[in-house]
Amino acid sequence: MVTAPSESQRNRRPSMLDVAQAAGVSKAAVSKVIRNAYGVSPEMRRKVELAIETLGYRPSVAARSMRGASFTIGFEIPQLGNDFFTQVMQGAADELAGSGYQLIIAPAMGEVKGAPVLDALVDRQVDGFVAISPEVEPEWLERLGKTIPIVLLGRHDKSTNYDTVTNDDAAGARLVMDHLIELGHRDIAHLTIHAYPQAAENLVPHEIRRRVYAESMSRKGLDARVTYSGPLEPDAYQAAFRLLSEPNRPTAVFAANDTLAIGALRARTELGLTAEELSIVGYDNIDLAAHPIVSLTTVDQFGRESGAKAIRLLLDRIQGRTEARHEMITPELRVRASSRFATMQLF
Amino acid sequence: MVTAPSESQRNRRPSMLDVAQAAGVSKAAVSKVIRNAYGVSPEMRRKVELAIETLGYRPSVAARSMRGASFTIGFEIPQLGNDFFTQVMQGAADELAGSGYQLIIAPAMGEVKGAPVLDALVDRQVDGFVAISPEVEPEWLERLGKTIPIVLLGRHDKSTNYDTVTNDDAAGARLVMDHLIELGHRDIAHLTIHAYPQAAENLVPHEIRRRVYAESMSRKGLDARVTYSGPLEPDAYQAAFRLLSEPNRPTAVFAANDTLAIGALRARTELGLTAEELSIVGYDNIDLAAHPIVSLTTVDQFGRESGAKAIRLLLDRIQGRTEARHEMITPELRVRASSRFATMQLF
DNA sequence: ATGAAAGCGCTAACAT
DNA sequence: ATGTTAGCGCTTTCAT
Repeated sequence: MVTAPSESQRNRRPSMLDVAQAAGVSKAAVSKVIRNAYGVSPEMRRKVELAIETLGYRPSVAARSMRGASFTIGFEIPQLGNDFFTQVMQGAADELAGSGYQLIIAPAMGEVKGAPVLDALVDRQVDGFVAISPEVEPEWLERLGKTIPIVLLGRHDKSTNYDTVTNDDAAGARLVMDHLIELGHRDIAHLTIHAYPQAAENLVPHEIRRRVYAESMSRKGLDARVTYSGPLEPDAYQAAFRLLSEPNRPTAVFAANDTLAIGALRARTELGLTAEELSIVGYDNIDLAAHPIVSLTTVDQFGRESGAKAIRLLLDRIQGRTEARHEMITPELRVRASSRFATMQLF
Repeated sequence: MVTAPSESQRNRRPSMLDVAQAAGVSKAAVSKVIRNAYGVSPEMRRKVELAIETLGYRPSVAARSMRGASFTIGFEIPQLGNDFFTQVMQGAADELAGSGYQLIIAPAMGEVKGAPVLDALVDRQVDGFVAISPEVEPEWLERLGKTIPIVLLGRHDKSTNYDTVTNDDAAGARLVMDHLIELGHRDIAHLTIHAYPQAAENLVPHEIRRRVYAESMSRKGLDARVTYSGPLEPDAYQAAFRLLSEPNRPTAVFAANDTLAIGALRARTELGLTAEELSIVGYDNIDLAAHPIVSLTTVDQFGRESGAKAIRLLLDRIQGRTEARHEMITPELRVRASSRFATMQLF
């Protein structure tokens, strides 16, 4: 599979030694100039900078980070193409701009999720990382957190070795359910993604939303209907299509995130149904939700802000903080055209 | 700005030496086991693997890449949140899955675009990178290409030191214009992003599309109307809103990419116009374009395929190929509901 | 203010 | 089959 790359007749990049020789000084001197360290004469600085310039020298991060920092921040996302994650990354990238740190994003590739990517990031000497990994085990993270600064997004565990930024998923889900019930809906289905094997312990956003859904339903004496699908829009479309094709289709769908809601919207449209016949509510408030052709009722969980907050916590930790911090963001309902009053039931 | 991270009381990761000592062997032996190199007895392998396991040892990529490869592929994107780029990344990520290489994505952050990020990638010892950087100068890339394998997406220059994967933008734009003219449109506006200062030399996709637009118009004796906006959907929305609010609004808009087209669609919807009154055609065929609530006529330029192809070329180059390869993808028109016959003109 | 030299964690060439 | 050793490019004492 992996074959060693041929370094054949490639031009070698100039090293610090090359610069030192070109400037007629020592490596240590060059290093000091680069790091703005104490004790360099203007004359020395001039010479060295000239040599750097003419040789087009750039320090090797790999070599540097063997001693100190790499000034690289990792960001793991479970999936490419989820607009909410994109929002979070935008917030992170903006927050990091001009900080001197470089952001690198590592998508969990293929079937392998979570931990391997985080390892890969750590192996690459990032100074810390932000992750959206509901699937990794807390114990594993606790251990890793002793080694490197970590901020986890969307996890409700109260860790001691890493920070978390979460959204109050229970409150958000309640906003949705209250909204739908107020609109008179009684047959509300929940569309969510397959549960992770180890998600049992109440820590994962989708799991919390599902539970609140179930509780809200049973409290009103209504029957819960949960439909599971894959995480992508086409998956949700198919699942929703099947659900809505059933003879006793629900009058409302609470989709556990906006990507799923968009899939449900496609199914609704293709089946010739309107918001009057089927309300759809999502979760995330992706940018597209506010688009008038979509106009999706959803829960705003402030993705950009979360991303920015995560970066701030991480930089803090990199600066030396060791006690864990756990920030919770309060979500808000955005009512739009995709949810309507329940129409007359025929029974 | 940048302060050195405190390495305070962090746990050090075990090094190869730790493993060697724990197993009672030499570092070289450990290295050989890790790399599956020739000459390790089953007994040795067992001991070493046990030590690795119990210590939780992971090799440092930084140290490794100082000698050989880092098995890391970089992917630069100019912008977070453009669905077409996401498509390309998905193609790349899928192609790379299981190859032993880790993909890291570096978004061009803040106002600084292009080159600095590529430098950052190279500094981090990637074994090669794919970039979507219309803004960097070819000469600069030619020089860098001598140092490291590079594949550029969407650039039409015939480089000798890096590969390119492009879409036939001229053909694609012609598909759009022919389509709109066939539908009877005569007042067609073009919505595109601000030209880059150095984009003059015909190499950049949007520039090519704009030129074909202008040529098509003048060939038919029609007046060209080009509106420029920023790259994001809200930018396009605003620009389109102004354009469509003019007394003599066009009957069709050719948006230079789908993100812009979605913005135009928002403006059209908010102004209460329908496809009958204003046709909109995009470029890219992002997934959303096929959604029935959007149903955007657009040009499919096979993003996932491009991403996959770029990775294949890159891995090739990493294996040793040195002659440049330039692959061109032929785009296809996808006619959907956003474009209609031009309605009666009042003049 | 400047430089020599040790060492970071690894690989690879060379012994044994 | 296994170990020794010399770097890779940098930072960091410690001399000068």
